[in-house]
Amino acid sequence: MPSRPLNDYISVDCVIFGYNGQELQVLLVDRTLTNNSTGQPEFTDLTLTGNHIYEDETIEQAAYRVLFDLTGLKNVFLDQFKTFAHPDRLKKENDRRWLIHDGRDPDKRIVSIGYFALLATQNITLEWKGRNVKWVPVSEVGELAFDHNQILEEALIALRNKIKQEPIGFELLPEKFSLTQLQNIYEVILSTELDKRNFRKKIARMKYLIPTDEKQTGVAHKPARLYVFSREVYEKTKKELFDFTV
Amino acid sequence: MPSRPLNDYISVDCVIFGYNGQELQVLLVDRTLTNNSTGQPEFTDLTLTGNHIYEDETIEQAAYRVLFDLTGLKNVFLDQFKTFAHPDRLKKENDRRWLIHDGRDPDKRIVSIGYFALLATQNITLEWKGRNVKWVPVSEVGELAFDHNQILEEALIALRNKIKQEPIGFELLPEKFSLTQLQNIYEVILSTELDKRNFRKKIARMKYLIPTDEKQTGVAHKPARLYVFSREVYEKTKKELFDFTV
DNA sequence: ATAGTTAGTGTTACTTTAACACTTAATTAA
DNA sequence: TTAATTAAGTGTTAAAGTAACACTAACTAT
Repeated sequence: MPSRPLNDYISVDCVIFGYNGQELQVLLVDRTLTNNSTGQPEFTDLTLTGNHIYEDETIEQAAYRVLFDLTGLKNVFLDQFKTFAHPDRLKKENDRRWLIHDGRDPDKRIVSIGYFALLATQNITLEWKGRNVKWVPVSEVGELAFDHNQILEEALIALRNKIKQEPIGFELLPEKFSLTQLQNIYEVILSTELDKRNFRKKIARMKYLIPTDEKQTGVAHKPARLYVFSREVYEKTKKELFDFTV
Repeated sequence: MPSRPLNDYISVDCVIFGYNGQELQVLLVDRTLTNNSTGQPEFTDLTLTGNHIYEDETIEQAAYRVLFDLTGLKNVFLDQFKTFAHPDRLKKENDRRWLIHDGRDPDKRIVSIGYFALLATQNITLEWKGRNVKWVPVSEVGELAFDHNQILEEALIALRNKIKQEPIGFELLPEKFSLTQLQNIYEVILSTELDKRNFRKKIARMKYLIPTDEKQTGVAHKPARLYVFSREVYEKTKKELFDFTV
């Protein structure tokens, strides 16, 4: 089990994206302080989730640990997208928000290795005891502490690039999902609208989306057929795509 | 100017790719030790180029500094592709190669932030005084020190992904280049063969490759027309490509 | 029963891709 | 000077993919 931090200066930050069937969300830690005498919040303060890397684990293991501690999930899509440094941290020494993180000296939190994770938010119960975490729609995220707005922005760029290249949309959905749900994922992430018939024709060419015999239940309209993603078929058929941009 | 290292544990490693008109190369540092009594090399040892991050610079500035110190070039294509850690470094304490790097304690060199750079190797004179650096064809790279084989492998993957999405091939060529040279870049990096006519038709659609009035000289065949890349036109026309993989 | 809602399905014009061979313009060798 | 050598440069066609477009089917709620 993890013991000592590898290094006080290095952490992983996880941009945990969730999808509730409507919109893309991100999991944030609320570090709002309440003034002891007035009972009013002294200031509100939100951050991404993150932690140190322990000396007996890889960076990736640290990122999975952060995820597991929060969600209890182990098989989550995770992608390292960029590493950030804060050489200008000294300029911020009067910014109170840099001084309370974890009670540690924030000056030491210099390098953060950014991961983004994808998960379906239904039937997830958040588990980080002693922390106040919540889902916030990406479109409604306000000012975050540290440079976390920048990290979130870069995570979104990485997510958009990734989804254009690999079929990762289903990672935001339950195991069985409808094609309309999948289409909505692409529309939300790429901020575009897609034609339903063309989308389904494209899917039909991909062999790794397998129709099941199940249908939606309890919906007040024609129930959609449910599909599953077959990683096995995907790995077999993904054969390098050699098209390129000159 | 850079002064103290930000942190002994963190470095940037630059995978510097070069193209000589024939094959893709990578710049390596030769740390071969010569035995004082016999005059024979005690062992050979190659690494990627890298250095610490200084406390008054960003990660990216550190990477540019490494590049500038070696090549004297400032406007080089540079892309941060992945960050690596070595939690298993203790297992390697009997491996001599981990003990001589820079004369520093190699145990401290734990996290390296990987960048890859692209440049044309003709008329580059290597400038890192006191270091023995050389170009090695990527296909002929043998065993490297530390985990540098892994870093190189990941850099190649990142380069292949990048060139499929953005026109960066010209970064490996002189300012003026022929279409055949550009095609060769794609063939070498993607390990494939491309049809000359189809390649040129694809280019014709892209407006940012501008023909000049100049031609090759001194070649024993029909001289090729030379082209330049227009970043200005590229930025105007790159408009999000919304095609995606389901 | 009917109103409301989302699922599911085909055709066509256009664009892109893939496969394929000969002529041109320079240098070098005879 | 002529011929040999080498890489540059160019067009057509069939197949596949993309984009644009509208109606019927199946379920729930009232």
